[in-house]
Amino acid sequence: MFRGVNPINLDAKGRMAIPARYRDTITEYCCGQLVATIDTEERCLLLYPLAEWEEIQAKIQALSSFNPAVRRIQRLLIGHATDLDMDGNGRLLLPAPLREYAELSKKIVLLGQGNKFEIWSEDRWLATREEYLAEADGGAELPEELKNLSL
Amino acid sequence: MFRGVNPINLDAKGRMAIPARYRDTITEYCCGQLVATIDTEERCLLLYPLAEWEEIQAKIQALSSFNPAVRRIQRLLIGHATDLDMDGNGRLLLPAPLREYAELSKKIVLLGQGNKFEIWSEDRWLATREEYLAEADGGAELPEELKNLSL
DNA sequence: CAAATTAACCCACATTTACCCACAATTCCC
DNA sequence: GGGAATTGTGGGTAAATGTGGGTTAATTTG
Repeated sequence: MFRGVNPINLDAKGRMAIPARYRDTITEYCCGQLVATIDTEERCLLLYPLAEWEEIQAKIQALSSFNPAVRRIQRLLIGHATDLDMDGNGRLLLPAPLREYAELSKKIVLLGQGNKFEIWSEDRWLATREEYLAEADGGAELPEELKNLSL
Repeated sequence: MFRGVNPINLDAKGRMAIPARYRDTITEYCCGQLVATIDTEERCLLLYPLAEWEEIQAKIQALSSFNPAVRRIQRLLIGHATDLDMDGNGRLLLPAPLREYAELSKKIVLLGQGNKFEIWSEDRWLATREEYLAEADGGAELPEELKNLSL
């Protein structure tokens, strides 16, 4: 599915052009209908094809709303989820509240992550990446499957 | 599969010519479709035939994204993985973000590594090789399998 | 209800990329 | 050593992409 880094500029209206290489896939898979929400761990956005999102939302909703942690996730994820669709030029208008959450100004980065994308401000992405690179792959906290993965 | 060291020059557009001896193999095995990503330990790139990469991506994606170590690997590896295909002259255009990561300017080295290639800047490769050679083969930290390996 | 602001849609231009062709250099073979 | 074929290199051009803005429709606010 989706992968790769894409440096993108937001225009004055807060629109981002989806790189052309993803457009056909997005059009076929979900008729250009996407859902954006926030990442609860990092100050970045998540961008799902509509069908993918609906599966995830169904799973989240199925959880017990008496558990505070569940309630938190429900409010954050479902509460911020916004339907978006590509305009005739293959662009998305990112709503102001989401842009503010992720501190997106002009230079942003679109990161392919398999079934979804992540949207970062360029500065924040580069800083986070440096942190990740500085962390050694200390095998201690890695799951068993990952320790045995041969690249 | 792939082996050997190949000094290559990038041209002004950031393209690298795949040495002719690999071209037929690459064409047959994956129709010239390759995937480049970063190495998380060293400032170099990894270059996989498409099919090889997809197996790896599937394994990484299957892991829980609530584990921070997993999330880190997903962002670094899948996030940087970029589809490339050979042009009519057997060349690959390496995207700017990947070239910057590995500090590739003109002189680079393509290293055959079995199921994949590694791409290094020449300077960095020579320096790293010197470090490797300087390290004594103190057998202490070698895994059992390696101690019993007969060359 | 009117006015103003925001969002959606469309068109046009500038830039970049991908593709192609031609030449230079090297290697291989005779 | 000379010639031919293959490989490496460079760049030009057409097409596709990114970018900006203008106009109309819709929604909100006073």
